Amino acid sequence: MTGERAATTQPAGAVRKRGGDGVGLRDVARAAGVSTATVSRAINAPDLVSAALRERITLAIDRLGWVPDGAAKALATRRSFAIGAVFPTLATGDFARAAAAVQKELQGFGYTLLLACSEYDAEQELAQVRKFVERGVDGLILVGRSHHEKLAAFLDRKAIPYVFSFVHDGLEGGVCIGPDNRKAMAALTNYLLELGHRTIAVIAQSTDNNDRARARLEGIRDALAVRGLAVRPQHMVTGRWTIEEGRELFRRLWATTPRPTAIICGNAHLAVGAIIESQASGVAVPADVSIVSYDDIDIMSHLPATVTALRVPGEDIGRNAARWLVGQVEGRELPVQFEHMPELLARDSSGPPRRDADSP
Amino acid sequence: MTGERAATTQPAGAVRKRGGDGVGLRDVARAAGVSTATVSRAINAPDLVSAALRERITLAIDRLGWVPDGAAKALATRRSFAIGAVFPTLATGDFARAAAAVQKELQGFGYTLLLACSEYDAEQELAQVRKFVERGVDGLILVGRSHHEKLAAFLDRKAIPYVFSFVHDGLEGGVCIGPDNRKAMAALTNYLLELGHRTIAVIAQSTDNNDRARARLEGIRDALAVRGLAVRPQHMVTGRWTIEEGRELFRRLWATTPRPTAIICGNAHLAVGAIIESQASGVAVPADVSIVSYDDIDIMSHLPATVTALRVPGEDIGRNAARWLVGQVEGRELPVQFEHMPELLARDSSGPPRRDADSP
DNA sequence: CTGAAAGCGCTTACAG
DNA sequence: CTGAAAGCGCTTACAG
Repeated sequence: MTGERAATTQPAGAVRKRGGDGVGLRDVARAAGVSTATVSRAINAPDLVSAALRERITLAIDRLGWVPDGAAKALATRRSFAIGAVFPTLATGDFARAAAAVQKELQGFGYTLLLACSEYDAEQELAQVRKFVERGVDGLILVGRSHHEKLAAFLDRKAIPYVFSFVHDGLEGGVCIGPDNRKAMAALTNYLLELGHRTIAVIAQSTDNNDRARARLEGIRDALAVRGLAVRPQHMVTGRWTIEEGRELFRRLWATTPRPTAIICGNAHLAVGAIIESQASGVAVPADVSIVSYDDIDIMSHLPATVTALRVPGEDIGRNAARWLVGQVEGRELPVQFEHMPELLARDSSGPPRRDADSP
Repeated sequence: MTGERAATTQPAGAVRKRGGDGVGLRDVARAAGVSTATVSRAINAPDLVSAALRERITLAIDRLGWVPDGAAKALATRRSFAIGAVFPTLATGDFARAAAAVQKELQGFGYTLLLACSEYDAEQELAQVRKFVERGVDGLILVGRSHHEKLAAFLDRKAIPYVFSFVHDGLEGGVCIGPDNRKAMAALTNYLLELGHRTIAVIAQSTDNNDRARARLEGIRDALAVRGLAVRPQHMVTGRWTIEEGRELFRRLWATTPRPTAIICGNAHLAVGAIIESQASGVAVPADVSIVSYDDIDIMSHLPATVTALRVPGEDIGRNAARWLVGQVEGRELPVQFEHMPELLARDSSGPPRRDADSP
């Protein structure tokens, strides 16, 4: 370390006013005996610089330990190579994994990720987006389709590309990358219907500021309506995303009449809670009741009754959203998958209803 | 939306060369009939501007929809109000929660979070830190104490403050905010020793590029050595962080002679795997074997045998790390807690060893 | 292939 | 309290 520091050849008094080691492009140019323009070119367009100068410049950069100033670069080029992402939360594994995938993909393209969590609050999301725009992000990744009413207009005016992730409806107005929540949930519901279930309950995720959760409920209604069925009021309960809530809501559902023969859970934690509570209450799954989940997490494959779930490919979604955005920013044609149909993983927790149960 | 767009009073031809709506500080100044200096002051030091002008300026800003240019601001002030954080991964809940807490705390101070995942790779981490420095971050949050050998020298030379999170040893060289991993794990081991265990096995987390995992193993050795004990070679197995691995490693341990009476797991997922496999194998917990975990996750309170665990306060750690950094950057004295002793949550999965078991 | 110079959009002593 | 002007550290036509 001491050696490292001593190796920095730096004329006394060269220290600039504020922070850092004060090594600038100018110092590199001087050390290499060229103009700043040439140094700039040697980095950004090496082809335009003769091999000899290029080498001298590279050497000077190494010797001085110059780190380019991103702010100056951004100001001069009007490009930041930064992308902002606002997730509702990182407390659920899917968004955390998506965030990591976004960062990784962006890094591959030379971009940096700015991250914020809106906590499902549209006002806060708007404020965070504004901040990101102030920071000069080249693009934005948002989750879901419904946002503050001013959001789209603001971004459009600023001409900043953005993408809605974790959704894919057929609607106009905005690029979506993710599952068709409604269609996916309809498919999961149909799966239960085909098993013979007719009395289906729902442990829904709160739809507050969550258009995806809303779409999923519609998907359930769609599939049921085709057969002239619907979820009874007492069979529709709502939680957020803790195991504890899943347990409590299962208990509540199990106390209803008629008893449901199947329960659809709006997210993984609610489903895990429901499964665990069923076990704890001596309710046999799937003999007494089938339990299925929107979204799949690790533990689901390891519970005594493994959980039938729709696997939402969060990493793929994150990766594709990042790639699409880079394509937009750079005017490139990058291959992007827009719709990500969740895979239905049929496991232990679902089966046909009891013979006697479903003829109430 | 259309209304919104139409409301933007913008003289034709005023559009600037590249991107956005081209509204700059200059336009605001012109519209308000003041100099750019006054507009700047009205925002950054309102006290210096007369009420009358302040109002005219605020109005002009609203009307034009001006968004300040962060790059220009950063260039002029040499401050970015951005903090970089490099986590090993976001796949584990603790880091994800910490990241969210960091972002939230920073936001309260007006800072933005730049995020990257190093995937436990020191080279990659260094590259990510360099990128962050190029972007002009005002400070950096890293995880653990051991990093690329060039990292500290680089940051010191650039005079960028940084903090090591999720660690707190007594050593010199760097500010640490987190648990003392060694001490914490020694405490967990002592807890088992006091219950009477003498044949203790370890499902360790890989120590590749992970000084915290290393410290934890030392903590176990410390506590055992005090009683002249040690972990037998066949009782020391290593995984990463999946439930699957935890299950397999439990099986492997259970096949050893002598059988351990207690198992310490290096992270939550390994512990959940071990618990689940014990159940699946008909091994009674804690009657046949006690299982304890470093780190606590939601599911642990809900498994048939709830899991005794050390609760690492990831959110507190993230919040304090962020606050300390802001204090450094702004030369403020913010209250910061450096050591975060994990809480030992004694639950079902630990108890005294069987009478007959521990006299091999 | 290279350099001199203007400019990116802000902030901030300095002078009044 | 306010303005004219220099400067932050880069990039990029333009001219040679």
